[in-house]
Amino acid sequence: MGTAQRRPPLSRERVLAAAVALADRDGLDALTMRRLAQDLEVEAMSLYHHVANKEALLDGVVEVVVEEIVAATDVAGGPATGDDWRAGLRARILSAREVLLRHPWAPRVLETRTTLSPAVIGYYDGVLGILRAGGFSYDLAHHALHVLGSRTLGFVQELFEPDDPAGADADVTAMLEQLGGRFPHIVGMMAEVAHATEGTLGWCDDQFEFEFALDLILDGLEARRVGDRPRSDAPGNLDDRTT
Amino acid sequence: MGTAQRRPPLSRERVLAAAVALADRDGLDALTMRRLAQDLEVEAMSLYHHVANKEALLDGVVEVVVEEIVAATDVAGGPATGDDWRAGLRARILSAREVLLRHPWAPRVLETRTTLSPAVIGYYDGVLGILRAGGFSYDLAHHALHVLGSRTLGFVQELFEPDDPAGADADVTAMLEQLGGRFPHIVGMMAEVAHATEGTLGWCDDQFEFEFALDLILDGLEARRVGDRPRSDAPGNLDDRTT
DNA sequence: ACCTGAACACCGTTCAAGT
DNA sequence: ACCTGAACACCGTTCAAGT
Repeated sequence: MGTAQRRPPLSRERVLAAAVALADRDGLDALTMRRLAQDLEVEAMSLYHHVANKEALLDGVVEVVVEEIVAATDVAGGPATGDDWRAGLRARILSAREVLLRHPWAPRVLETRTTLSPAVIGYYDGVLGILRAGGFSYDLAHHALHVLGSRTLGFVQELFEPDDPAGADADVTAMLEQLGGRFPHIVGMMAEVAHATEGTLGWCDDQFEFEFALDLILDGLEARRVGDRPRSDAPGNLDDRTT
Repeated sequence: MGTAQRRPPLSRERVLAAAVALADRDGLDALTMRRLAQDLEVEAMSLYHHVANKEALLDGVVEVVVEEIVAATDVAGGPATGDDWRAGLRARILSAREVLLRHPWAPRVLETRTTLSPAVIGYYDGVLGILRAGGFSYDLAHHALHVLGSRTLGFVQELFEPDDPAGADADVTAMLEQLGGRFPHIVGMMAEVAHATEGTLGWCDDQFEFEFALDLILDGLEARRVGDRPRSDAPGNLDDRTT
């Protein structure tokens, strides 16, 4: 029973969910306080009772997406992946990537955050756990996070990602032909690579390139892990070092 | 001689140079058409005679920065680096990085461009040239560009780069203590790594991490280059492949 | 407690008008 | 040809007022 209210009361959760849906549907530029309010059939100023301001809204939106990633990666990798750090980390990162492909605007928001949300800290703690279980020192694990960079969360910053791949193709092709011999190597590469990947959309198979890079990095980390000093859980002996 | 005019006539070059200077001085958010005009002692609408709109302004600003990178890398790497692709590429990328450290806002603008500027294409053509001279196939060189990602231009997208390192340190420390045992690996890592890097500002030595990652990637590329098929300049034999 | 309307300070940009 | 002032459509946000 209960009377069917057409507009349930606003809440932080409802605001954030609507914000994610709006960005998914119309893109990040469409995510303004005013349009978000419109979607929720409310005045813009009502939103300020649930989020402090737009930055806080974006912080919340990141939380929602990262929680989705955590949920997906817990299924994929399991909480503890035992000794096979490489397979465990690989699976976790690739499943994070699947989530982010559903929210293509999310990386751009992620990059602009200035404070770490607990969800993100928790995610990185899990990644560190996998590395530690695999025998990495904290020092090497720390470097590993830097090398992986945004790949840890399943994305890389694609320089000049075209809005529409087909159009960009035409653009680039026209530009290259026009510019003749000025860029011989680019022209050569495109002639060869475009031919080889005939059938896929655009010049690059993004999923293939992502995994190629990920595997190259994991190989490099494995090589350095082998030379790494054994796992030390006792912080005491650190004091022996001279500053 | 010549009368000293206080306000030289506007030009695209003067507009772009002022835009770079404004962003360097006051940050990217301060780079608005109105404030840029103010710096140039002109009305905002005058700018539209020299750049089509704000997107075109940002395109131009990227051009200026990339040209600065090209000038720096030509000195550092030389136009042709011969056989030692690894040292040549490494020097080029590190000198690109030096330029970008002077324009910390530039990566964020670079990322939002949707069209490739000739300056960027030219830069990548040079990088490809180094790889080709080092014996890379176009196919592997293409993968190499993807693996290097934004590192090619001297930067990586730092997730959650704090505005002021010291403040962020305090924030994180307080947060971790407050959250107690919830993130054991993060806490462990920070205890160990912070101790080891005592004396540097913040948790990470960014330059060290950049070079660590770069070298790991270059190692991986070298290993794959050795197994790569020899350089083929004849596109004819590609036709032998089945799609 | 939660929501609203009017208002403010700021954007990018158009347009007709000035020199 | 180059620059300008007023205006428009949009932001995020404050504030006093409503229920």
